[in-house]
Amino acid sequence: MADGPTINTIAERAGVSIASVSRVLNGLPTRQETVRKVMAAAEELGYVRNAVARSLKSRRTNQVAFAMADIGNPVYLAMVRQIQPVLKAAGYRLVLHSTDAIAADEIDVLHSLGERYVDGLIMSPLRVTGAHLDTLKAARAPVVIIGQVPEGTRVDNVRADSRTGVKLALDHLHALGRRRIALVNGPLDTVPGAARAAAYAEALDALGLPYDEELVEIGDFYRPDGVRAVAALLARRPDVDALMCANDLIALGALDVLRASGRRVPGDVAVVGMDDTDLAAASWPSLTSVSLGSAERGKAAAELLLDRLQHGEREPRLVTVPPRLVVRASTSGREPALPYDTPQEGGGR
Amino acid sequence: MADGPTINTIAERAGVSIASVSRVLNGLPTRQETVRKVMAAAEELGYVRNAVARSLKSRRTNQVAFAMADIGNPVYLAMVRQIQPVLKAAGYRLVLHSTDAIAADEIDVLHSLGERYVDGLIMSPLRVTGAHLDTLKAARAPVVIIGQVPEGTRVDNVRADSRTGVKLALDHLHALGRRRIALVNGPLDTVPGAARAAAYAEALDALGLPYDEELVEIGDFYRPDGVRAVAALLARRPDVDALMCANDLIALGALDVLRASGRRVPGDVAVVGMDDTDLAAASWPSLTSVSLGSAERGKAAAELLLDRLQHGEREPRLVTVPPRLVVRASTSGREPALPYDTPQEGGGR
DNA sequence: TTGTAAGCGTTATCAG
DNA sequence: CTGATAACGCTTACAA
Repeated sequence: MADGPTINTIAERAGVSIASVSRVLNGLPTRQETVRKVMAAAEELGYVRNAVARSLKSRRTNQVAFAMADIGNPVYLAMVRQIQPVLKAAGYRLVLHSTDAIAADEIDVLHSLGERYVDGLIMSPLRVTGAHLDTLKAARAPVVIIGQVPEGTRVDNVRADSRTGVKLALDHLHALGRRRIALVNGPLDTVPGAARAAAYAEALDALGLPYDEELVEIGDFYRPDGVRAVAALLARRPDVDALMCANDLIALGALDVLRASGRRVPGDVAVVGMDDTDLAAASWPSLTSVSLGSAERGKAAAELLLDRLQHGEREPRLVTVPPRLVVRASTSGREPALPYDTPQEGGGR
Repeated sequence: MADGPTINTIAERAGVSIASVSRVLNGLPTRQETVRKVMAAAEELGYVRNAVARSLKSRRTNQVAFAMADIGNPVYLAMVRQIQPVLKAAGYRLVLHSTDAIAADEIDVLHSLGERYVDGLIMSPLRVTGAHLDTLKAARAPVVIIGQVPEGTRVDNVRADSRTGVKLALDHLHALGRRRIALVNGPLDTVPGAARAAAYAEALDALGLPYDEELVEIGDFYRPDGVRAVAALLARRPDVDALMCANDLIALGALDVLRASGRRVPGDVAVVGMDDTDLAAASWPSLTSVSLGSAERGKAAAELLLDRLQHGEREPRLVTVPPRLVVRASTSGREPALPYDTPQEGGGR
């Protein structure tokens, strides 16, 4: 772990100036003989370019940050999995920030762009406050936001379409003959919670079904919350015949309760999850789920940022990723044949 | 995105030298009046310290890298989830590398430490070759290896104990009265694959059970491989009464096949997975699994690295994390009561 | 083609 | 207490 050699060390050793060393190292036109000497010296010394000094001069770090609420969340994980290879291919490193959905932390990250330790940022905030927008406007590096932002916000933006997603699910359930379709939602003061509530009402309306307050239950976005919410729902409306759950974890909790109450899925109650995480394919019965394209959103965000990094100023872009309904046994009653093609779920060595 | 202010900008504005600005910014003894002027100027200009210039001078980046095969793998994910907060609390940023288990990529990462863009590295290689060890020896920054390394390798090291882990599982199955316990393993040329094969033989021996080649099946570490392997196993030995699977994904595949073949779990065949990922709690029946402490290993690695970063040279340390058997329905037949306490599985908003 | 020297934004030394 | 000034390691005019 001795101090590494610098271009000075090489210059001495090769008997040339540091400028020549730099030129050779950067492939600029140089006399053959000099190239040879420099390369030899670099080789012998095990020289490696100092990225920090380079960055100071070039004003580029070749690093990009991704800030999300929690890396343990399968949705963000799916994003990271796509973002990483795109950046890597373009020669960028990925710096990860986990903000625990704390607004102050998110704003900190935006602010810290001023430190110039990254060339750009991809951020997926759970709520977007005025403070977010102010800091965003003053951000010292390009930012891509994944998620809803107020109309007119001048920023590259990637969105899911949970409105259409919920509609896909409700249409599917309706086509299966379900008429008492409940919504098991997360908190309404989050962007996704609010979006799903609105979409549910809208989709019901389009189907000509009445909106019934008793069929809506709200908890948090985790499995035990799903258990509680669905237990309450069943007590209130034992005749419910379908559950639209705001994410897969809630849906897993729903499956638990339905099983415990002796109901068959989908015979008595059909269940749809959301996000189409790995858990949906792992559960039994396997879970029909609305994919909001987390992977695609991650990829799109990375590409948007790279484009901005390469082309500088341009009009902000909006990419909306279409949702997709992945039908599995919790609504169709049919498990996939064996041996099936599971999508790569990530290894487990 | 205009060029940010530097200490020069502030110095001009405040009518002092850059040295004074630096002193104020670093809290060194300075006259009150000067402090005031500098702070005011910094405030007005929205000054933020340039991390790159700082690093060049201080020779510290406050960044640490974590290199793993694939962030999508739940095992590495569990590590990242622990590593991140430990580093964050100590003021370090996390740079993520995904090497796809390609040795050349891993060696690249080790080599790139010479670029000095991070202060240290945590690495979890799937196989450790001679080239790894050579590069490791010459590494220009502290490294912590998660996983087995040859005896005598002078490096901070964190290990799982899959030997004991397999033994825990087999003892459990034996206590339940199972006597024809199969091993569904991954490739033998990986470190975990080899370790599990050896541990299986050893544990059988300790129990006084014969080693039966027909009860061992090898595939890869994914769910479809589990499906294939267990189908072959059942065809050969329909009397098998327990499956020790080398990871949870394989075990999920096993559950699929058993279900399709009309066997009850655990009535006819008990199943144990390994790694205790989120999927184990999500499956039905829920999966008994051997936790190899991925989370703890991640945490230990981060702490080891931080200690080395703070205290410099010292003897390399070895931390071995004990395994833990998490008993669920696939062996006990009992699902947890509702509403249960699920460990935080990561959200899903 | 090559070397000298300036500068990227900080920190730190050393006189005043 | 403060201000010049020299690094940190690299890139890049500009001159030779």
